[in-house]
Amino acid sequence: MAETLPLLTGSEVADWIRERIRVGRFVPGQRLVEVDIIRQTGTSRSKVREALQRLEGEGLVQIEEFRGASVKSTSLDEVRQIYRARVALEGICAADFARHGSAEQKASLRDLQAQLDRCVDERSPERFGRLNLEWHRLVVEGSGNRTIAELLKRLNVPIHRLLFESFYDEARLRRANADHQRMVALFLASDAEGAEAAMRDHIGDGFETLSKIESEFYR
Amino acid sequence: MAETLPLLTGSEVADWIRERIRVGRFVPGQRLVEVDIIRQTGTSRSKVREALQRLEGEGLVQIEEFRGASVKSTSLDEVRQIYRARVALEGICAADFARHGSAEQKASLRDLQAQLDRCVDERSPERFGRLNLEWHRLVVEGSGNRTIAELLKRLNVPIHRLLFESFYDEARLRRANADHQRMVALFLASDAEGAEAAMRDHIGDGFETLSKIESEFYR
DNA sequence: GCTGACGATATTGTTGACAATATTGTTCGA
DNA sequence: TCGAACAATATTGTCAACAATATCGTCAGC
Repeated sequence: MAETLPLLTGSEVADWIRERIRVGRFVPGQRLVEVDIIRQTGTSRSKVREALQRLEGEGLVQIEEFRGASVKSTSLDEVRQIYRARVALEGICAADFARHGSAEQKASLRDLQAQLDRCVDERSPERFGRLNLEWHRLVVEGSGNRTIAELLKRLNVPIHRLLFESFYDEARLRRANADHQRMVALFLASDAEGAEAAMRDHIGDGFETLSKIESEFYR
Repeated sequence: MAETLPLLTGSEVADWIRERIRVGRFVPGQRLVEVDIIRQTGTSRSKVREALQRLEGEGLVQIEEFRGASVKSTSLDEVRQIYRARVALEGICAADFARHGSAEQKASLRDLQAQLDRCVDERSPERFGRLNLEWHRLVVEGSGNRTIAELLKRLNVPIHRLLFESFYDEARLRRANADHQRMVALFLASDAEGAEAAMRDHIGDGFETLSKIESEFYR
């Protein structure tokens, strides 16, 4: 259980905390006491404080004077806003990927799609969720826009667990996979407008599904 | 000249530095020496360090070990990426504003447009630039998406000065104002698709103009 | 004059102690 | 039993001293 790795820089501590928030080990509202993090990471207090300030700058935690840092909780309305931003940003990335993506990038997306297709038959939503993240990451990377890639990485942290939950609904999983298949074809055909429209529908549909899920996630 | 206001919290120091970067008082590449900022703000060193770490989290400055913080410079390609993100995000905001914006918000945008029209006749590009910022801010605010508003606020900091430069070209200024007029009409008519398309063209055109400007801005 | 080594200075990184505040626990009276 | 005042503890905020590193200037040797 002793996972006290000797972490070094403050930004690595921030990575450590961010990852634990992402996977749900630190839940919204939970207080992040400096001493606890020092014990678990083995770093010094200044590093931990530096990390927490960074994370507040990213909007992941909130810091109240003399009360310290806590994981910022995400309301349903904020999730909606995040999805609206995703619709816009990933839509543009889809168009740019269709236009300027290299043949190699499009080929590896097609290969990944084949793996996703197998997940559907094998009914493994957990694995589908992981590959789904990778699928979207490939499109964004293929668009060649690292600025947008960074924005999306941050936007996705608070909704990371939600992204998996929706795929336990098999109908949603099959619908998402059909979207992916159609988009891969559009990318290969370099149909930018079609790809963008399909991506926007796809992500919009994702939020529709999520907003119907009963979840203790929202505060 | 002694503007050494007694600033208090670390995040206020971050605001102070960010504003100076935004208006070009701190230029890209410039080193931000802790002692200098202490002298100019009157705060302590820990506050300054906290502020710099926050700003690195926002991507505005870069910190190298034992070499300190410096204002991150922005390449032309990064500007292109920022504009691509703006096209996506402000486009969505335009659509949402047209759909869900209140009558009051649309009316105040119309009033602001009247002021912009006067700027065109009076040939005051500086004032046009300021009102232009306000115009775009109103649309984003009217969309009701604070998450996107935050993203855009950060995206705009590195290109703040550029936003003014393009309006010294009168043809561009007149074209931009015509775009604004057309969009105001579309907002008032609640034409979401039209407003989004117009906003995307408008911002895309803005980048086209910028990329032609000879500028010492890029590194 | 040029180059590399060396030392002086400037700047940043780290640590620990102390102050300020919040949180929790306890006691006492009604 | 309940609640208010107070004390004890825990936690965070601040600061200053010290260590580590980079930068700059100097000088010897060629």
